[in-house]
This record gives sequence, C-alpha cells and structure tokens, in this order.
Amino acid sequence: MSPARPPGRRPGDADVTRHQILEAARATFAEAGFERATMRAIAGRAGVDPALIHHHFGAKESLFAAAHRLPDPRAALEPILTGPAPGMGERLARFYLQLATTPDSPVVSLFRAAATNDAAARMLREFIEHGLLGTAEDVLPYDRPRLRLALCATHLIGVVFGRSIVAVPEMTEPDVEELVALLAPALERYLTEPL
Amino acid sequence: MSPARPPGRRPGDADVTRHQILEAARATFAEAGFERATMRAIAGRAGVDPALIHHHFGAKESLFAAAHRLPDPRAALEPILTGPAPGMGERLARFYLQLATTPDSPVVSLFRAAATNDAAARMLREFIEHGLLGTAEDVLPYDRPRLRLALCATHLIGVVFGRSIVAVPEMTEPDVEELVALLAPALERYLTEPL
DNA sequence: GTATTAATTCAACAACTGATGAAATAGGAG
DNA sequence: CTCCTATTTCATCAGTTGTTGAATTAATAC
Repeated sequence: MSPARPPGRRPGDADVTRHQILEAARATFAEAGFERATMRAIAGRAGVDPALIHHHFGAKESLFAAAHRLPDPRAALEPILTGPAPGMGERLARFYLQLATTPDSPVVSLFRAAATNDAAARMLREFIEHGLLGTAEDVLPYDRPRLRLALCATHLIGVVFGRSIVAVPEMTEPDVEELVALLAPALERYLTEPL
Repeated sequence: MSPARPPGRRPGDADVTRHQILEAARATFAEAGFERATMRAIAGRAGVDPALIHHHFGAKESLFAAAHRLPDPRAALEPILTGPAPGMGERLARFYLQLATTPDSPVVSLFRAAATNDAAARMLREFIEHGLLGTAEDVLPYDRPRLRLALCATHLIGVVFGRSIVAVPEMTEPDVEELVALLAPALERYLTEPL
C-alpha cells in the first residue's frame, strides 16, 4: 500500500515535513471535523507515521490549534471598517466570503470543529472576540461597534454554514458576487445605521 | 454506581422506556454532537442498557433520526408569513429564537450534528428545503420566496450558532426579546422589500 | 394455565482510537 | 572523523466504541 519508508531521519529539509503535516491536518479537519479526523488519516495524507505528528505537535488538540493559527484580521478589517460608509457592507461580505468559500477553508474547518469540540469553540470565540470585535471597537466610528460587527459576523457565519456545511441549494447556487450583492445592504445597515 | 437492574422485562408500561431513551438521546446529542454522544452515555442517562437502545431503534444513526423527527413547521410558519408585512420579521425572529434557545434544543442538536455527520446534514437540509422553504414558496406573497426565507434562515442560524455553540458574549448577553428587536428590521427587509 | 412474544440485561467481540517508548537514521558541532 | 541531537518509523498498549447473541423476565393470547 504505502511505500513503507525506512525509519530514521530523512535526507533533505525537515521543515518541509512539518508543513506537509499542517496542510494535511487542515484539509482533514475541514472535511471531517475534529473527532472524525483521526491522527492516522492525517498522517497517511501527509505520508508520515502518526507518531511523528505527536513528536512535532503534541496531542491532537495542539495539532488542531497549530493548524488553525489564524492571522490577526486587524490589517484586513481596518480598511473595510474605516473606508467610506457606502460600500462597507459590500467590502465586508466580499472579504469574508472569499476567505470562507475556498475548498478546505480553515474557517469552515473551525466551524465544523467548534460545533462539537470545546477547545475549538474556545479558539473561535477568542478569534471573534479579540480579532474581529476588538478591531471593530478600535476603528468603527459608530456607537456599539462590537455589537454591530457581531450581528454582521453571525449573519455571515450562518450563510457559510448553509452553503458549505448544510449545502442548501439556495446558498450553493449563487456565486460569491451574487451573494455579496444580496447581503451587502443588510450588513451595511448593521454597521452604519442606527440600531 | 448504577442501581444494577435485574435482567428481563420490567413491570409496567413499556412505552415509557422508549420515551426516556429518546429524551436522553436528544439531550446527549444536543450537548455533545453526534460523534461524542456515545450509546453508553445515552443509555446511562436513560437508566438502560446500551443493547436495549439497539433493540428498539437499531444503529446510532437511526436513533439520531428518531430523536430528531421534527414536526412540519408549516402550521407555525404560515401565520407568520401570511400576516401583515409590518411585524413579519419580528414574528419570525421570535418564533425561531424561542424554539432554538431552550436548553437541549433539538435545533441546536441538529446544528451540532450536521457539522460533522453527513446523515444529520442531510436531515437538516431536507428540513430547510421542504419544511421551511417549501412553505415560503406556497404562502409568502413576494417574488423569490425561497431565497427570501433562506436569507432569513441563514442569518438566524448564525445567531444561534454564535449564541449557543460559540458563546460569543455579544450574543449570549441580550435576552431573546432584545435579539428580536435587533434582528427584526433586517429580516423584514429580506422578506418584504425588493431584493 | 400454558405457550408465545416482547422487553431487558449481561458478557463479550472486533475494530479503532490517541498515545508512548524504543530503535534507527541523518544533520551539525567540535 | 566523532559525538550529540533532531527526525522518523515500528511495535504496541490501554481505553473506547458500536454492535451482537444468548439468557432472563414480564406481558399477552389462547
């Protein structure tokens, strides 16, 4: 079946292997969720022994955390929320949907895992609270900025849930730009108009 | 530990036991999701041997299906969508949030399970497509009724995801009526205004 | 009252899971 | 060249999981 590599350190760069493991982990977690993504499946996909994953990343939860270390969204979010109010909803929807509708998106992976794994839910909560809502608090020039962005975020999360996880046809058929056009007005009202 | 009941049929009504099993299954699935809700945990909660569950309901997936046989939402949804346009968003939000924010809500349970289990995702998709969007198609007197309600549904799904699964403070702190007030305008525009 | 059927537990299996410790090999420092 | 360290596989463990077949008891039909 598998080529049955010999034991012992491989020639060449070692960082390549770590990278392959993380990529295999992301893909497998995204497809299967936390519990059904087995260490053996990830190892097989990376062409590596399961014990090696444990050696590099520790327990399964640490691997998940390492594979989902998302970048701070501040840099991307700031121009969206400080730019002109007309178009703000559109910019936000496009940014998020492009990020979340790529195949094996780590965003979808996080949603899947957060649904059943407490550690993943905690990760996602921290990311939303600090990464997203914290940025809104700092740069969005309207009252109750955290609540405003939270309303947008839940809406967008639901759309991606319906599109990528439940696969409701009304959400899978339109392409990203059509969805952006449908969602933008509601998001923009949440962000800029009186609540 | 457990009282260690004797083997053999118990005296009294037998339907009570089936009911207890279904209730324990719903609660356990809601808390833990499909994979982490073990047959043994459900059985323990129902005060019953795991083999009895299998005897009554067959495999784990059939148990899940039996425990989540949702009622047809048509009766509840029709007055919401045929009533006066002012207040439609409010009625929809209130109906759904009351249903989905009760402890051990089967709605949340379905979301959790759908995130990692294909059969559950299929169940949820069928429920949305036929139960929800089918009703909208029949009774909502505006163009593209399925898409309109789908946009509302994804928004509400996201809110419940943020509130009951991820536990974002901005969504857990307000009570149901405060959330209704925040969401109603956006929902009503989706339902009744030009898209 | 007897025979059949349904409900229930017990014991156990086979498969799979995450994890560990030891052995083998390569890279790098002196 | 030699020694130490980092990387990698192997073999395996201990625990858990869904599921099954046999045994035991109550309800029900005749």
